[in-house]
Amino acid sequence: MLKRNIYCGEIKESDIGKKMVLAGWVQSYRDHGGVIFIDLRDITGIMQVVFNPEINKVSHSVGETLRSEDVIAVQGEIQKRSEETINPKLFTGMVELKVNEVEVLNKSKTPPFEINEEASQIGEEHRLTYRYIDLRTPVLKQNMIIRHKTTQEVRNFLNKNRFLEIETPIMNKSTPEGARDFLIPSRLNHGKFYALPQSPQIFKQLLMVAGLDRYYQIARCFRDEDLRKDRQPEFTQIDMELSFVDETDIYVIIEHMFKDVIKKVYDKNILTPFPRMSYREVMGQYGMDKPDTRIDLFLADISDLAEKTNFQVFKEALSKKGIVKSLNVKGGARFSRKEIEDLTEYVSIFGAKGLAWIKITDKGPESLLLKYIPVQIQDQILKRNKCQAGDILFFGADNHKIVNDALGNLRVKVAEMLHLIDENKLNFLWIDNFPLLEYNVEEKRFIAMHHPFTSPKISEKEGGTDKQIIEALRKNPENLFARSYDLVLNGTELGGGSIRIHNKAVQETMFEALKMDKELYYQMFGFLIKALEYGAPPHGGIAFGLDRFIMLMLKEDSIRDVIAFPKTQKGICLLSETPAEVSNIQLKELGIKTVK
RNA sequence: GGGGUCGUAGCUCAACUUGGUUAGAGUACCGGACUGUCGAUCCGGGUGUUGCGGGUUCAAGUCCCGUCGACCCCGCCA
Repeated sequence: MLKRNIYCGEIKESDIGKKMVLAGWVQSYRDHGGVIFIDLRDITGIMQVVFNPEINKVSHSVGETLRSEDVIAVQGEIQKRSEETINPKLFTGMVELKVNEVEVLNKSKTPPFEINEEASQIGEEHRLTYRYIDLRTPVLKQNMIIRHKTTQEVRNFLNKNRFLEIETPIMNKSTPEGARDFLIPSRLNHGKFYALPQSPQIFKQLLMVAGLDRYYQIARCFRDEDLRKDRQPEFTQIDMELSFVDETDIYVIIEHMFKDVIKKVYDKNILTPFPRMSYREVMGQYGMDKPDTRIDLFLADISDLAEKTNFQVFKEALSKKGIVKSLNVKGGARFSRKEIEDLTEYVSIFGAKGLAWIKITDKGPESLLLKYIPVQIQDQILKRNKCQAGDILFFGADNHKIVNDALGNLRVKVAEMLHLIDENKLNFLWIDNFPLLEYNVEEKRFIAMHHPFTSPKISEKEGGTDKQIIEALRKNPENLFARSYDLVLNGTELGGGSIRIHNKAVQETMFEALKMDKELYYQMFGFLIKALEYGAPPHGGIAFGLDRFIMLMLKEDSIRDVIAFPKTQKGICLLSETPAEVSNIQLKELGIKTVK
């Protein structure tokens, strides 16, 4: 076999005159009857190779048979192209390889789609079925290379900052909190199951108790929940945990990490420190806890003013302890009736029963609502929303969740419609001061908003002593805040973490505040609680969705485009046809019976 | 679990609204010509279970019902 000694994309002018061997795939062929041109592709790029019957008749006749995606090796002299045949579109366009010898390493069937820049327009179902071909396309190939560089630079940064990369078990036990687990039946213990980790949470805390000081892992995580374009059943987190730190220490190191990685891999400069906002602030201004701060549109609470109107929708919402909020869309007065109708339908997804509006024109406000609102109240509403001619003011009146969901998502929707988003911006944002607990309607109890190992604090400003925290956990846990934080990038939640509980009594009281039986939480987490008794240092950590980060940096729409072998919305790998049935023998060994 | 979009040649799409005779185009592919192309060109060729099943009709790619699959969203998930 001809042995490759150079890559297509790495041939330099200094190689002219040398005999070289290239190997790769036939990207395209141009047969002129006499001379034949082949664009040869490998991981690095494309190189034109020329078959000329005057150089080697046998090779030329082989060249005539070559088709797309055949795998060949060619030996010949690198030659400078004549002035008029230089191709400026090709990185190697000033040279070509004059084929002396060719070896067909493997013929290819006609590929199911063409491998070029337009391949991303092909149906995804088809591309996933032939993923190994899809990955040959320039975009996907580049995404894989960038992903590699990203993880390497993350590792470089963390290694330099005294983090140890440590692997934690993939086979764990299932716990009730959080997402649904993927389960693995145990052959040696019939009726018992391992669970795949949703995150390495408890083990990384135990590594801190072990005194390993700083841990990280590029960790695969598994969640058996319904999929979205930014959610796969298995995904990768940059997971870390640090001892003897508070929130600020975490913020600083993470800001440095992103600054460093983004500079080195994506050659962009970002500003640090990242802005910080409290949960209360973002919910107020943006209606969601992952706001896209590239959009300069804001919600306002006008409940106090709505009270003074005669608009029944407002009055009714307020009488049911709801809220009335408004969203001023700059330049939105040009929305047509149809567009407003579509937006009304859009907010109905989130439970909104309607979408009231006031257009601000050169002649003043226009709306069917105006007759219900006294003029001085109108003025105050417009003033509070900083309305100007050309704007449109939308209203939401319902319970807090519906209003925030509707207007928060509407804000993003209209920003897209009006092209208000600067795609070149990278807007990071820390969110802190989350409530510790949130009420779960189905279970009729409070559950941890982040997770039950998160340190509580007694107010937004004040941490409180262990004693105060325990007291508050017993008396009014719903009023506590969490020492947790999320990092948002351009409206996508990149990751989150918290300062953990390292005191046994606090941890126990926390479980009790979640209305868990002592027997139950010891059965689930006893090993962690026990570890807290043996000199657990103060510690905290954070984890980031690696797939999401790369997706955002590459401006891809879906994390599927940055994962080599992703699954469909139904969790199926179309390439390998996973999941699949197993034999009765396997089931029997595992002590499992299936029902249809 | 629910709402929506889509499914026609290897691929991208048209024909669908208003049912009508032989389902078209580009590209890919196949055959031929051609010694400097690089989206090669020129000549010739349609390669199809209109996702699948059923129904309405003289007649269905088109209308109806069901089903399967992909995608987007709600719920779910941090």
